[in-house]
Amino acid sequence: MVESNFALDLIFGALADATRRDILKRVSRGKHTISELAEFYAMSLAAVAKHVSVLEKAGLITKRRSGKEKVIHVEPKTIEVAAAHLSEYEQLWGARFDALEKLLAENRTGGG
Amino acid sequence: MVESNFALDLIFGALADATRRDILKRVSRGKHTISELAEFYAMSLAAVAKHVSVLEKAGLITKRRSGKEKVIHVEPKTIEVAAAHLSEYEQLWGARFDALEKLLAENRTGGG
DNA sequence: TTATCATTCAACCATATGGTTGAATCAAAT
DNA sequence: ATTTGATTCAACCATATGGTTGAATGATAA
Repeated sequence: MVESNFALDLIFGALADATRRDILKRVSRGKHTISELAEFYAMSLAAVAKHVSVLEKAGLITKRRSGKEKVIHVEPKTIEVAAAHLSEYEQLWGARFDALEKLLAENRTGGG
Repeated sequence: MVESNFALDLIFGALADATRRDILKRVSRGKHTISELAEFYAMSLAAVAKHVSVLEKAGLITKRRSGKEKVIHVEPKTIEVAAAHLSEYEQLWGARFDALEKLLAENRTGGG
């Protein structure tokens, strides 16, 4: 019946745009205000503010007021939700190529 | 300057729809034809075919002709591209909460 | 209080997206 | 050669998305 999982719609939808991924990258490195962010892009401030709002609705970032400005923070938990979902596909497929699995195997057998 | 990275636009865009995520999940478990997949959803065959086409353009699945049918296969490498991208944000943020990092630390120190 | 800076809101526009139906193609079976 | 089954294509529709501009709001500084 396709459980709607609106959260994932918003998260992946937010990640589907290069400007928003770039904003998320900058914000992952450290806090920024909207107008600081806007300087990097060839579009209006309002357009950047909309992108930030999309990221916020997806739960990928939060805004905190600080004086006149609003400071954008990354919300790493939400990124992990998306990452966890992707690993579901890999688990279903039975791939388990990744380094984590390799290390787990090594740990189990005591190998190095 | 926001490197467009069209591939990621398509991958995350494809994942932003619940029907497509469900198709990807089913296909991750095993091969399916378009009309098999279509039985699960309350929409026309053509609509499902469009969703499959979006997944294909993103490189998340491939179609192979087999007689009259076309069989859909998952393309796990592409899922890993998306997963790797997500882990970039986490690395930028400096989080490294995950089990992989823990194990790496244990391996480095020889702990168990 | 007024001016200023940062952000948001509203209206608008063009294009993309997700769905429909009906016709067209492609491969196999009769 | 014709029929049947599976998929694709084309035209169409409604709504969402990504951008614009100009006005409104919020918070500080003068």
